Amino acid sequence: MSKPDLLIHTAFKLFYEHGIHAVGINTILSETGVAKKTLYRHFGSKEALVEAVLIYRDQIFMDWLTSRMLAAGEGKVAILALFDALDDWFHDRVDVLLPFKGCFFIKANGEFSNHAVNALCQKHKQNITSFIQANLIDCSSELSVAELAQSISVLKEGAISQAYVAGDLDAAKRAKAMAVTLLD
Amino acid sequence: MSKPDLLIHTAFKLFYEHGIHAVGINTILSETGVAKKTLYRHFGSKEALVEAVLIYRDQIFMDWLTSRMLAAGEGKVAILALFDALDDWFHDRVDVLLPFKGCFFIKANGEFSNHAVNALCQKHKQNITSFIQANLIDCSSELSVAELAQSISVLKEGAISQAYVAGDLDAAKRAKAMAVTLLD
DNA sequence: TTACAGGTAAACCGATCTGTCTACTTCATG
DNA sequence: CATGAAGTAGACAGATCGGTTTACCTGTAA
Repeated sequence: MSKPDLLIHTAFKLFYEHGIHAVGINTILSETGVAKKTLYRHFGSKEALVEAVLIYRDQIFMDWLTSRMLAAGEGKVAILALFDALDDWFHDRVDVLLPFKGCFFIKANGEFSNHAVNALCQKHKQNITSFIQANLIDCSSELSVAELAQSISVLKEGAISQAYVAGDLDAAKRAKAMAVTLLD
Repeated sequence: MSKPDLLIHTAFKLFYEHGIHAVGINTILSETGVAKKTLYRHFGSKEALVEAVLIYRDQIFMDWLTSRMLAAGEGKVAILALFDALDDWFHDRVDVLLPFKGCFFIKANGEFSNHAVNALCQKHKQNITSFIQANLIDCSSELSVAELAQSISVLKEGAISQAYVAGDLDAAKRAKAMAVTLLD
């Protein structure tokens, strides 16, 4: 693995577990064994590294989620596969996402205000909602697909928060059941 | 307002907006005009202040939410009032909660790991779910009231996150609609 | 009046933070 | 062989962090 990739991967792991402000540059350096000058050559600042980590996680998560949904099929089937995927995530059956510790973007968003980080987090959420919406175009419903996609997103966000903060690891199953009735 | 209350109130405002680790003790002191020694007489450490702030916010939030639900009535009516209350919160129509910046407990929980803060955040969420459950005891449903309360909690958590991170301020209305069908 | 609790102001401490700098090494490529 | 990019190691700088300490002030109650 290249030095930048190693730094991003390790930084994510530490940020995800302990929070961004709680993890210093020196911790990332000692964890990776990379020299400080190397880090600052590739990333001009800690903030630049944080943004790279957000982009990295967005790619990992979106690739995983979209492949899970596409593998299941189209339309309603794909939406239900989303909640099955979440259930696997909550129960640590998805190696590529690392052990479940909530949504990294919700956490990161909460540590900043009026910052580039917030924009990246919002964009990540919009990307997911857009993909959900794309899977709903041929779904029969009296609601507009845009609003339906946002309702599905509410269920998805609720499952993640409920699973993490309250420790309700079966939250995705509950969300799925509500999604079923919503899509009928 | 007493010095401890002033410190807690100001600390909450700053923590809520910028995050806990991002706000230093000195910022709270200069904002309040209180001497550092006074802060450390009442709170032995920053961590103690943080815990006091969490307890403070828990009381404010629970008092507001329970009064809104009790004022509406009992059973299903109270549950629907919960989502109307959230809608008011998201649109900054609730002075006592300060301008909406997401759920303080989700944010705080994300900044710590295996810490007293996490336990307090989880307890806050459990308190709300328990109160929801208490309003469901006479609700006709094939589901157990405990699981039904957790499903309602998923909708509530989802509305908050969706409103804050994605900026979907009407998320409470969507959650309410799903709650209606869930309770039928 | 005296004693004391609660408060301010500000210096101070050691630790840690992000970020820079110098000196040396390694290695691939022209 | 020479050159230059990419790397390590680690000292260093300046700021800020949480927290302690000293000196002084103020109001209240015995």
